[in-house]
Amino acid sequence: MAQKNYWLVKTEPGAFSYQDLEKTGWTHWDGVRNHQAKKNLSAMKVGDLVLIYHSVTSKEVVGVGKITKEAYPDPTDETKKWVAVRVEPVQALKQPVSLQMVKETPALADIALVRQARLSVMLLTEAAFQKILDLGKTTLTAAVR
DNA sequence: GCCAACGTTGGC
DNA sequence: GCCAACGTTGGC
Repeated sequence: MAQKNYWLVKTEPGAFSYQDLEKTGWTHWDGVRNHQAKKNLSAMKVGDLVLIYHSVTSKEVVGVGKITKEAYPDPTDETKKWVAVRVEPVQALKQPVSLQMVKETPALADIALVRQARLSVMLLTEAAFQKILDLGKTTLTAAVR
């Protein structure tokens, strides 16, 4: 397989949580209305891994998902300008990684989650992705890695 | 094309 | 509930 990319996406758990994703099995990752976030969505490839972050109420990374369909028109967007991707759950983190932990970790202090608080879809380096898994005491199975 | 006003997001 | 950051809108 081609080189994977690693992403982090935000969701408000009151609207749609990682647990909801596990229940439904997959979702359109839609509703993104920001050009930089759209650019990131458009760059996602099938097999890329995404960390799922709960904003507002819990402020922690809670799970890992994978992209199963690349960017297509956002079904919630009547103007057809915006895109969505299909995401399926991979596994929940054994221990959620709080925003505070991310900020207190030197290797992560510079990621977009911290630097650019309002961006909802961002690229992570493989090292940053792995570091968050480590903090979450989580190892991915070889099949998804 | 600049920039003030305003709206939204999201941390605190 | 407040406010900083930042994107968008609209007057000039």
